[in-house]
Amino acid sequence: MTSDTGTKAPRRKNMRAEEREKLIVTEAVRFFAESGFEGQTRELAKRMGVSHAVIYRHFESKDALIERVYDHVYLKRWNPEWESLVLERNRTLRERLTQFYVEYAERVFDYDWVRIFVSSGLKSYGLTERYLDIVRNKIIEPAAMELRRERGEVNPSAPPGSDELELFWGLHGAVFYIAIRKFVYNMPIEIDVEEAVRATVSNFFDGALDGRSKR
Amino acid sequence: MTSDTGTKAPRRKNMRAEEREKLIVTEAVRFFAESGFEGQTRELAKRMGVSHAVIYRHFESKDALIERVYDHVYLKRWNPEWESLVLERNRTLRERLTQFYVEYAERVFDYDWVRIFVSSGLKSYGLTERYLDIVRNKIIEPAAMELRRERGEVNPSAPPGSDELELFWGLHGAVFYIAIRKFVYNMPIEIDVEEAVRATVSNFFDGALDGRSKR
DNA sequence: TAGATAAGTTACCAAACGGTCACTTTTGCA
DNA sequence: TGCAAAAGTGACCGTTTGGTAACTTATCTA
Repeated sequence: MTSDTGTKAPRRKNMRAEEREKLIVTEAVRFFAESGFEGQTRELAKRMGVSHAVIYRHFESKDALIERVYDHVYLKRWNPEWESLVLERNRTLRERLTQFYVEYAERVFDYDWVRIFVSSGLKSYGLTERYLDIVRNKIIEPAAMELRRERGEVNPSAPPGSDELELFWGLHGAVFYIAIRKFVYNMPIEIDVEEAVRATVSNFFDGALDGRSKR
Repeated sequence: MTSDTGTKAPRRKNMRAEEREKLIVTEAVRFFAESGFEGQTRELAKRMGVSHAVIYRHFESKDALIERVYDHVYLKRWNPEWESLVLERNRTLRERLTQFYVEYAERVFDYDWVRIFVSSGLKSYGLTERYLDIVRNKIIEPAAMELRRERGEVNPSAPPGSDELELFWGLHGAVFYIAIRKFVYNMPIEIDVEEAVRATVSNFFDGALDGRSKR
């Protein structure tokens, strides 16, 4: 009826390949997050109101689609600036890590990401391993070295020991567990997520016995 | 061919119902831990060297079997003594929680338990929720109250605030994440698990800035 | 040792599943 | 406006899957 002069009128019945692919991936992310990778393509297609053959027009196989889902979920959410953030020596390590984990949580703590991450961990396509390699190389190890420095320990560039790494994996775990509780275990998290993250980092540095560790 | 009029041949060919059921459950625990609950009953049966119809002679349905797997994995591993352990006021809270988490890890941190726990969390049959209710009621909340006491805070029996609970969920997460890394993410954990648990609890109380937080 | 009963097997079913293909409809463009 | 290419459809295929039933074999007991 109205002119389709550049307005957003959904005039078209058929989508263009590119657009459809994007829509499929977007929809698949949510779908696989909910039902795991065993979820059927027919179900997924039904959600988009098309027949499941459409999926196979745009993707070679279900596995190929899953591959794309991985891409979309993981890779796009890593902020390279974090890598230098950890090394900003004009601020305390505590400040840096607080900022990192607050931002990290903001980007990564959502239903789709967390569930797909854990799901694929169980399936072990080797993807979580690769992701956690990044976390170790770019965050955990640098943080361990920075802590050593901040503590004023006389130490050359010897690589961090496994106990030093473990310390920061502990922090990482404590923070990430917030997300697991919320999105995997489905526990109601009363407290605001950012506040919880801040408190966790804070306690990591102060210790629980240090009087009030939060606000 | 020649008769294997077995001198050494396995005498009994048929198992008795009770024994077989146990064997199926045991085998199913490992099997579902590996392949998730979508794993096929035929595969499972093949592992035991029987046809898959055997499973359905002993269990009404696959779901019924899964139910039994839950029982076997979860419920049998909670040690009621832990509940009083947290309250032993003749020892520091730190000592109590160290002992608790060391013992907890010993019982619970194995391939089958951790993977089935996480798997069923994703599927949300409501089982993980029930389990974590126990953890909260018997460990997290009491610990929060004990800490309040230990800090010498003047406080009646007012229920712990969500920030106080969050603190101990953080500890719990840090500890449990060790298991997740090992059994879900498949990361090589170089450090001894018990040592890692001790270090985590230790750091929880001391804070990272407190010089050496580990031995 | 006979025969009842329990344990196990083979063959089968119906639904679900990933994937394909011939066909129809929509859409861009000469 | 006509038509070829692109997008979408429905019917179909072969395999997998949970589950069943009729049969065979092992085991217990009178």
